[in-house]
Amino acid sequence: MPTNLNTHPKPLLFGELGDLSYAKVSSVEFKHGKGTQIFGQAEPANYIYQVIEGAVLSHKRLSDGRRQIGAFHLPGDIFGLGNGDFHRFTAEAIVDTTVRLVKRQSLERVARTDPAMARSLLTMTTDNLQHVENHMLLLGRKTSRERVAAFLLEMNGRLTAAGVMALPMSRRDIADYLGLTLETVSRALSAFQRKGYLRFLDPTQRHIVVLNASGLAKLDR
Amino acid sequence: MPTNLNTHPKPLLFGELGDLSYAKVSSVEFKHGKGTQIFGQAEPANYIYQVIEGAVLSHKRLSDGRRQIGAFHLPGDIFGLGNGDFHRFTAEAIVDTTVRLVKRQSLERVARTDPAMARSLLTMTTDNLQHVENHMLLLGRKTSRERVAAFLLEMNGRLTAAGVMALPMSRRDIADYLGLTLETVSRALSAFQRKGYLRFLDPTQRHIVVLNASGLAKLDR
DNA sequence: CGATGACTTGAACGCCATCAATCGCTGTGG
DNA sequence: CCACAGCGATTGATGGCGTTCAAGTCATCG
Repeated sequence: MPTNLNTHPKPLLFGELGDLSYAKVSSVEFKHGKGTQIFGQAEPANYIYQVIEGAVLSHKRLSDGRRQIGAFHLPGDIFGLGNGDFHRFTAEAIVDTTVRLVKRQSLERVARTDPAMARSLLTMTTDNLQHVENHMLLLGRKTSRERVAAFLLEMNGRLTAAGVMALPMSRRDIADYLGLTLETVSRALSAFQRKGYLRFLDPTQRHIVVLNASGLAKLDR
Repeated sequence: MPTNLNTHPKPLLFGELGDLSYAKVSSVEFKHGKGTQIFGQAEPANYIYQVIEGAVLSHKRLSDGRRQIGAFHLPGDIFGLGNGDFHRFTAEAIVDTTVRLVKRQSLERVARTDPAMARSLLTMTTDNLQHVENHMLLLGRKTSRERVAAFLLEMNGRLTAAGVMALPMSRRDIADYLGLTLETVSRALSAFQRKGYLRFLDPTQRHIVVLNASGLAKLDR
């Protein structure tokens, strides 16, 4: 549901593709409203995306609705990559989000002759793989407290500004990322607050200050 | 613990690298005894590997010993790839195994100038990623029966000969792959046998005939 | 205000883990 | 050749962690 659009004549993927900003690929910006789908599982993968502002989640579903979120994408992150011809996840905007998109074909065209681009695509895919591998250990073997602690540490590093972590996602989203229920996530967060590991700043409980990161790290490992 | 070795002057990665067998990379074969380590987590990743004969598992551990197996590698499979400079898994031979190994640097050297090699590395990494992403859904959201059914279907496709699936790995290995305990795996297998979905052929219970694959598929989804 | 949605908290349940006993096969040594 | 130790697997009994069901609070928005 693009609501706005803004073409750029030149180079423009940041982050991992920053080094390649000279590359002859063009990009377009789109805005997606909160809760809207950016692409669906099994759809043709014509573009790859970069979050400019906002937040995105990628998930898979079982036929009865159970959901597993594979990753949260925050500003600077690239997603929709490493797909073959079809997306293997569904991507949704968690909040109003601006993404930049690049035609997959144009990247591949460049990569066919430019080993630096090919290398960059490989690096991004490998980073992706690394994250997912670590998440597999979490999902397969960690306890609920360990999972929530790991989540907090991950997000604390990724979206803390001025000491405050402003979570864009709901408890349900967190739960579906961690392979838990939202109640279990809520209980773990409350327990951490009681232990003095963190503090909620607002009544909606999405602004958190981590007071004892090493305590959380010990709970994780 | 290489016990034998056999150099090849020419090309030699099969499977995904089959197309590139002309590439100027040399390979060496090693044998690893059952249960021995091929490489360890956080070791420098000097080689990538291909299973010639036998079976290998890749795993991560938590500090207290809990283990998550990320993949089983069967003949033809390539592993130890997509690492940066260090391995992110420990790899062990499940049974006596012959692997072919290729210097990572030599592949990267070729990839720097040969986009086909770069593309091939990317394809292998992406295939890897796809497997791990599906496994994440299994670990995060499937029930024990669904997990074991999915495992049987995966292995049935990969290592069945003459209708018989000969599992090289123990119940504990299966459990650590599926995020369960060995007892739960054993109970699920027994239940499937009672339902007539499969049959054990030998007293060690590692030779299995799947009698009703679609029944298992329904249990999975 | 009343409705709705996000979050927390409590109570009870259930799936899977844990603990434990047993069986069968393998290999080893007396 | 047999006794026995060791390992892998199955099966049973019990328990606990996380889920499920449910109630209640608070904020937002019509």
